[in-house]
Parts: sequence; C-alpha cells; structure tokens
Amino acid sequence: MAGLFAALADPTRLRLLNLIGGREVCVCYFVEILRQGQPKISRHLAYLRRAGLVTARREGKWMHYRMLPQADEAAASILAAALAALKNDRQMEADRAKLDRACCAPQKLVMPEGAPRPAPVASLVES
Amino acid sequence: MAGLFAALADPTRLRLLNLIGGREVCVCYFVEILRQGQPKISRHLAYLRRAGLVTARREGKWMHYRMLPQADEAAASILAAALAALKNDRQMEADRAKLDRACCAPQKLVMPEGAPRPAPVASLVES
DNA sequence: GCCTCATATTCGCTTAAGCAAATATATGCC
DNA sequence: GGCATATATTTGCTTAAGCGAATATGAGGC
Repeated sequence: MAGLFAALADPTRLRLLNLIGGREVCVCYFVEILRQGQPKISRHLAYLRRAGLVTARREGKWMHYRMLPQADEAAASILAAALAALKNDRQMEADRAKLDRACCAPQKLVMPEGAPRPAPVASLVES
Repeated sequence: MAGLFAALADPTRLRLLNLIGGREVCVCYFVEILRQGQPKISRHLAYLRRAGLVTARREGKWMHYRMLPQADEAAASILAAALAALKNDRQMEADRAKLDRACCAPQKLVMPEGAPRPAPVASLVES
C-alpha cells in the first residue's frame, strides 16, 4: 500500500504514467516529450516495473511500455483515481497532446527514423 | 500532486489517516493504538498537517486531529480512494476496532485519566 | 565478426526521510 | 510561582532516493 504511493510520489513517474495510461508507448517518446536524460527516464520506468504498475514488451530495438492491470482492487481504484487526477493538470495535458501529435501527425515531433507509433491498449482504453 | 502521494507513502501515516478518517481523534489514542513512540507519532502528524491533509484543534492539554476537506477535487478523490483501500486491510481494521473500543467501551484500553473520547466529524462521516 | 542505435544498469555523489533520544512548549492544578 | 501531563520540536545519525556521467546489454544491419 505505502509502496504504491511511493511509486506515485515522483513528478517524473507521474508524467510517465500519464503518457502510458491507456496506450502502449515506446521509450523514445518519453525521452523526447519529457526532455529529460534517457538514463533518468529508464530508471523511473524500472521503478514502475518493480512496483508492478507497468510492464514492457520488446519489439526489435524498441521497448514498449503499458499499464499492468492491477490484481488488487484497492490498488486499481487508487491508480484510476491518480490517472483521472492527472487528466486536468496543465503539464500532463501538454504531454499527452505531444504524444497524440506524434501518433497522428508524426512529423511535428523529431523522432528516430522509423520509431514505432504509440498504439492503444485494448484492455485499458479509457472509459 | 506528487507531494500528496509522498504524504501517503508511509505506513505510519496511513495508519494515522485510517484512524482519523471520519472522526476527530486525540493524539493519546494514536500513541496507545499504534504502540509507537510519541515523538514519532507527532512528527508524522506534523507531516500530514504540512501536507494539508489534516488539521488540529487544541482542547486543554489534548490535541484533536481531524481530516481537512480537500479544496482540490483531484486530491479529494485520491484521498477517498486511499481511505477506502485501507478499509480492507487487516491491520487497519484492527486499529479501527481498538479505537471503537476506546470510544464505546472505554475501559478496555488504558487511557490517561479523563482522555477525551473520539467523536465523529459531521462533515466527514463515511457514506 | 564489427558497428550503430535504443535502452538498461552501475558508480559516485548529494539531498531528503525516518528514527530514537533528548529537550522544549503549552496547559492545568496546586 | 512550581510541578505534572500532553504534545511538539530539535539533534545527531543512518538509510534510501534521485541525479548525471559513464558504461553495459541487446537487437539489427553490414
């Protein structure tokens, strides 16, 4: 319980979760959108993995992160409340907008050649 | 946002919030129920105060703590989810049971002479 | 095999959190 | 005033978190 909150108690991790929420996202987008060093992003993603909040899938050179559905009902409701709370935050909105642009009008964001597009995750599409 | 989660990311603070949730509680009960040193309890209560989650009222020698209604809607929903999640936890249940016993059949718990009984807070009685 | 790119991990450091023990403040009673 | 009780804060310490820089791993292309 306390561990879950600790995982949420960092601005970088909240930004990552905000982007992952509902879709599967490649690490390269995190680096580009958050404009933070790659090791830092990777470290926080590892934290979220250890906390059981997200899981990763490798596709060639790229790693895709997505939410891990919570077995514990209490954890699920807290995560849902957290993600909902991020919806109205200025910076979080901006981050999501950038990701959307990368998804639907890709040339606006400078991405590595052939970077995979973020794709919705069926099991987590927002209500 | 991250600050709110940080406030919730400690077992002692979660136990305190679990006890405060909905009623006003005197510090002496925290010390007795959690069986932790008084300075430790006081430090965590100060943390929760600084985080804007609880507020205190002095009544003679005793300090009463209660939830502070959250102005921010997002914070309120997260807090509610957190408190709801604690409802099903073993230890949290046991803590609440001890407090109930102190409230309604007071002699079971050894309390300082004349310690004020915990009282429900009108604005926060659980649904 | 070697090279490159995407991502992960380690290292050394700094800062913050949590703790117990001691001390301080505030109130009530005499 | 002085003493006792309830609570808060400070001090000194230890441990963990976060960071950037450097290095390692793993995949694809030659």
